[in-house]
Amino acid sequence: MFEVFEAYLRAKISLTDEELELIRAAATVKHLRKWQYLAQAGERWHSHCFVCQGCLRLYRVDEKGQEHIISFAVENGWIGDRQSLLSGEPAQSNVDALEDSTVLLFTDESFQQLFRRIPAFQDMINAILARSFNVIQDRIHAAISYSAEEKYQDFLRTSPHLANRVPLAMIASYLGMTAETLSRVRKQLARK
Amino acid sequence: MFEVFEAYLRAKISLTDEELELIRAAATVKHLRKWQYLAQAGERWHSHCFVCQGCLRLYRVDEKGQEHIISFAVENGWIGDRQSLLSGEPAQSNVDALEDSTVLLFTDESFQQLFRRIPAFQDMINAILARSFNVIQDRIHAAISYSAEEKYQDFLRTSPHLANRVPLAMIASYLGMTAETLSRVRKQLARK
DNA sequence: CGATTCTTTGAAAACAGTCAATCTGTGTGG
DNA sequence: CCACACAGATTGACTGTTTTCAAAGAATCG
Repeated sequence: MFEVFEAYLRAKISLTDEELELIRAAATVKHLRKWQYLAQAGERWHSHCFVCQGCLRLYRVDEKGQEHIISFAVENGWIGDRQSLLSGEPAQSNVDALEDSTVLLFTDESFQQLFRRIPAFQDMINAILARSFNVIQDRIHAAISYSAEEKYQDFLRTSPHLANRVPLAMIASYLGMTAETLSRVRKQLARK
Repeated sequence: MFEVFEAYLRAKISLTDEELELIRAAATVKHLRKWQYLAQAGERWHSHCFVCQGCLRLYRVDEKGQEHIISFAVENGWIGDRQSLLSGEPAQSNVDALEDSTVLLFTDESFQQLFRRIPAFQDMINAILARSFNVIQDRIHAAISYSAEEKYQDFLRTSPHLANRVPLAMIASYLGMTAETLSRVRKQLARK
């Protein structure tokens, strides 16, 4: 399964065989079954997680017991509770698998070591962080600016690969509306 | 005005006088009057901007001409269109001053140079980026999970310094509701 | 003081949420 | 192979929240 990450790396930076080995040695492969937690709220989160295969979600549960999905990650995506990673505080979020999945885990320490030895790797990670910063900023814009219908259209535009892969109720949660509302929005759009 | 940034730096990392001079040399001080643009949608954005004094906002204007505020920045904050900075594409957002303000501008090139010469500076910036990533993630959670009243309470909790500094209509825009709704929410809360 | 901007209020309309029932498709066990 | 159970999706009626539009009241600045 490391090959997926290798291909991902090679597409972004050039590495010597030796450097690639360092990275491989730092990675832990983990298989997750559908619904299996990778992390639960209350625990500490120490890792960087790359998705080789499958689909995961990051979500929080509010006082009323409702789940709110912060983000999805599929193949070639990253996911995890940065908050907990950075602060050392227990995570507020849960991460679990929506399909049988395979992920690569890197402890934060091993990441820091890799950074020191392979500057290009650090540059890559920084670029990824910066890019995801933009994505998340677009998401805020969508959340505060759009109606339910517009939100769904924006979702279809930005995440077409998720629309038929993730249950409707979860997309609704991700967009901040109820499943019923999303179902009606969809019907509306189909009519057009 | 550089003193504000100097104090900010010294609180976070230790620097030699020489290093501090490098940073000072890279900075451009800019004074902005109330309502003055620092950046407009359509232009390219090349800089990193630190606020020494005053208050700025980052916002987008939608097709209907409505403004949606993505973020505020006051003293010791950073602001700018990362999207444009990173991609080189024209900015989708505007930045302007809500009060007479003073900011420090650093071109991205000079930032990269500083990174090479002062690793601690790069670490600091990376830490800031990571932290703001968390802030923005909390904001998403609030935007998709809370009712109008809850959003405002969350805002009071996370940004008490802004509540009496920024006009109500702008807070409403930031929270994704109309000024009328926020006014009513406030009245509701006052009653309690 | 007058002009302008910001905020509040009211009434009606649009929108989204809730609850309960039904429908659909999938997979399981008899 | 069928019947059944189950989860996910849809629909309807109703309720509650938020927006819209218009007007009136504060507050601020020259």
